[in-house]
Amino acid sequence: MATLKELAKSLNVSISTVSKALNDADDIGEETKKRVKELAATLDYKPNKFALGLKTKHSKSIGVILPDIQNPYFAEVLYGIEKAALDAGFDTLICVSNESYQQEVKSVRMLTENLVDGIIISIAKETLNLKDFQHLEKLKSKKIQLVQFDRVSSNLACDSVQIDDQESVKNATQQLIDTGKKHIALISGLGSLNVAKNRIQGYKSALRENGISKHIKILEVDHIEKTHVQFRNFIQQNTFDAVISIDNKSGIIFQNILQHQFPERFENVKIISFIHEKDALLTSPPLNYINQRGAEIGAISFNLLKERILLKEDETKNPVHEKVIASINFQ
Amino acid sequence: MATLKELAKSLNVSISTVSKALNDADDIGEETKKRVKELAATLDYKPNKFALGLKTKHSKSIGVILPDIQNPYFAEVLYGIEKAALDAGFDTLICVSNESYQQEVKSVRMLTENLVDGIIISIAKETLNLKDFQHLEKLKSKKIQLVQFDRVSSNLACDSVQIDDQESVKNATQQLIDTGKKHIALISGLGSLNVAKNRIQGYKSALRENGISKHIKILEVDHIEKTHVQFRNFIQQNTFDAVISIDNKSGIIFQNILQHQFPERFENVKIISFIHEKDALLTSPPLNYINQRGAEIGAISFNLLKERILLKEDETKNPVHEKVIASINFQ
DNA sequence: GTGAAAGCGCTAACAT
DNA sequence: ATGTTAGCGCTTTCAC
Repeated sequence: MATLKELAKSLNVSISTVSKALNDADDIGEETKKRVKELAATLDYKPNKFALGLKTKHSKSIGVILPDIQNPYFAEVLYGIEKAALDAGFDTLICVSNESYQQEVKSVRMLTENLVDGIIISIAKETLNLKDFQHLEKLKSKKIQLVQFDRVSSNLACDSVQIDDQESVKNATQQLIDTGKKHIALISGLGSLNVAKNRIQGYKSALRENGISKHIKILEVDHIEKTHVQFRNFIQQNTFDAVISIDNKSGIIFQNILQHQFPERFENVKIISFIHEKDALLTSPPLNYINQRGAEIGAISFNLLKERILLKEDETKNPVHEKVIASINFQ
Repeated sequence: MATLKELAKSLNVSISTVSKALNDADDIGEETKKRVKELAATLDYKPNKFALGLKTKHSKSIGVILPDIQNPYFAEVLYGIEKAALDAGFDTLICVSNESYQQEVKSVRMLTENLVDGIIISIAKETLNLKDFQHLEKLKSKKIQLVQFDRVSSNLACDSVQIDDQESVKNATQQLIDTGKKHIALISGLGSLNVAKNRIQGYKSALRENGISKHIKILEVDHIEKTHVQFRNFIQQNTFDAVISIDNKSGIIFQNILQHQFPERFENVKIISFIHEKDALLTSPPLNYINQRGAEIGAISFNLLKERILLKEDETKNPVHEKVIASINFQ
């Protein structure tokens, strides 16, 4: 790897001249700049990240902490973040908490030791339950910027990006009602996450606004693995003409069971599910799905983070809370 | 962040004493070591990565390039790598090539600029088609170690880890035959990947060894999105009592179509699929699946890489090719 | 057993 | 317009 020293030697100038020329300092002659840049290009000079970081205290890198990389939604957000980061010249370090508090704490420490300029996080379920955010609060004193997305704690004074879950599900429900559906059931495998609360809220308020709140029917499944029996019982014991699944699995399973075990009822039931576009094709016919716009959320998150990182020491800015409304794709 | 300088000042010793004490150099007194380590612990001293890297030329980090993070298999391999790496004190930089050659080249450059000690890669489809591996060959001259897994090019002289696809599918097929199945069809959405060739080879040789090679029946689907019609036609036009899906989607779709549109035939057909454990539960009844042991493959890959990284300048070692045989989980 | 000093590659304040 | 110098935090050789 070429260094400034080597470039300087080849060109018979000093190291600082080379450095300044490459950084377009305006006290260097045009001619010199040109010569330096040309040589740098041919030798494929790249500044040494370690030297740069040591000097500037900035790594030009960010960390991302995801609860679950196997969830296609998070994978898509990650994609959005990485793309935006790469365009802006930032590297991305990725950590997976696997929904574990301990793992999340470790990830934060690892990223801190790597001197990332900022962190984008979607908080682990366990952390949200424990309500212990010290590891994240400490970041402020270390001047590491923080942006939350999706799973957000309001205890943290930082920018956040979220689907407007309530509004999105309200919209979806309204669209079902508009097509004549009246008995709309909701199924959730999300437990007590805020996400779940908001989505359920949206469902309820749509029914309420249409004067059919007596039809509210909610099925909570705990272990997605033991769902099959629960669903069969639910189908036997209830009437419904539409179903909204607010997690990323139950809709698929529900459709399969209904379709296979209750084919006569399947035809009249419209199912909408919070799944990824790609997974919508795992069933036949494909599921209607709620587009969670992961890539956009990722891009927005990164841009908020970048703004904070580039903010001067003395500037301030109040926390921003972005809300994105999901759209429904009827197949 | 505490530095050696600060520790030295507090303890009234020199910086080099502190450094040596923390590194357990044997020319430092036990008493001094103890004092230094204690203070370091209470101040939560962590060596500055930039300074360390600048000095030692080692980043204690590795890069991972995956073709597709949304594929649960790759996500699982990643999990195995990260865990092993973390245990060994290495950081992991993750890149996604999205099956694109250009993106892969960019990822390699990014990782190189970050001075990773080694790279673990599963090569993008496009790169394999183009057969252009220059970006990977260059790594050797930069002393960046390389390990390939899963999608492997034999043109590259480096360690590799793979499922023994042929043997695994041969095993699976044999197990179907052992339960009395004779008309076993194979469906593939993998195109011309080597993986596909080997898996098909295993299928064929099992049938051949059992003297039923006349029953070889292979369906190739190109765009997984347009599969539904192809499958219906195939089911109508062929007889079979078992199906092996060698990719991670078609088995699910196939079972759904067979089950829903041809219920009378479904009962007699055994389906085995190359899917992830978690996805096996997306159908009801759950699919039989071939356990690809992603986490193990990840761990093995990292350990091979680590050995290379820790190899002294003058030591050499011939490339190792690890083969892992998949197991079949009948539900 | 401990310390002083050089140097990794870079930037930036300060000469010239 | 260009060069000199100090220093970021660390390791390591050499001297005491």
